Amino acid sequence: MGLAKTEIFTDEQNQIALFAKVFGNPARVAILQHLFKTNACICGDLVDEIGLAQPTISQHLKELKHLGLIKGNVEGTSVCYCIDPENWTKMKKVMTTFLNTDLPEPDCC
Amino acid sequence: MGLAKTEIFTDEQNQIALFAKVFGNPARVAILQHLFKTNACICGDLVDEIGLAQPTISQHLKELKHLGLIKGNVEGTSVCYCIDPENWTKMKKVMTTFLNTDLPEPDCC
DNA sequence: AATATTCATCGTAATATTGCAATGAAACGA
DNA sequence: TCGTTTCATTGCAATATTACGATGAATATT
Repeated sequence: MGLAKTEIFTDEQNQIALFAKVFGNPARVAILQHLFKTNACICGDLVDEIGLAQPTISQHLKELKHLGLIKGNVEGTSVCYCIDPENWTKMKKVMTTFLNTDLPEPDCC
Repeated sequence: MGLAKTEIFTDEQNQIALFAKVFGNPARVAILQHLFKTNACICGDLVDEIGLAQPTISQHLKELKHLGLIKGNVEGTSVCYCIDPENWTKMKKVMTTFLNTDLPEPDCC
C-alpha cells in the first residue's frame, strides 16, 4: 500500500493529515522557521543555512508551495520565498482547532 | 534514502516533525478525535468506527502510544485506550508555539 | 477442558518519502 | 556572446509507510 485510505475519512481529517504531513520533516520546519525569522524573503540562502543539497531544498520548497503555505517570487536569477499569510492563518485555524479539543477526563488509564 | 537527516536540525525542529508525522495520517487523526469524543476510553470499537482492519488500527494505536499521546489499559480481553492528558498538553505547547510564530510582513511575494 | 473473543505481532505487497548527482533553463555580467 | 549564477527538474537508490491476512497470546465463557 503506502497510501492512506482517504475515502474513509472526513475532509477535515484528511486536511489535518495533509497539513501535518508537510510539517513531518525537520527540513521543512527549518525552512519555515527561517522564513519567519528573516521576514524579508529568502532564496538560496536556505541551502547555506540548512545543510542540505540544493535539489533537496528545492523539492521541499515545492511541497510547501504546493500546499500554499509559501509563495515564490522570481527576481532575476534568484527566487524569493516567503510565508503566505492568508493560507498560513487558515492552516493554523484548522490545526489549532484539532489540537485544542477539550481534554476529557480519562475513565480508565 | 527515505529518512530525514535529523543530526542537522535542532531538537525542537525534530520534535515538531515527530509530532506532526504522527498526525500525518487521517486514520490516526480519526482515532484521536474518537478518543476525545468518547471520553470513556475505547478499544476495538475503533475498528468498527473507522473502516480499517484490526491490525491496521492496532498498529496506529502503537505509534500513538509510542509517542506518549495515548495510554492503553488492559481490561480482561479488551484493551482500553485514552488520551494521555499530560503529554498531549506538552505536545500542544510545542506545536502551537511553532504555529503561532508571528507572521512577518512579506517583503516581496 | 474446549471454544470464543479481543488484541498484538509477523510477514508481505504496494507505494511514498528522502536526499543527491547530473542536467536544464533562465537571467545576469563581462 | 560566453560564461556564471541561481534555481528547477529528472532519475535514482535507500528506506519508510500503509494496509492487510495469517497467526499467536491472553482472558473470558460455556
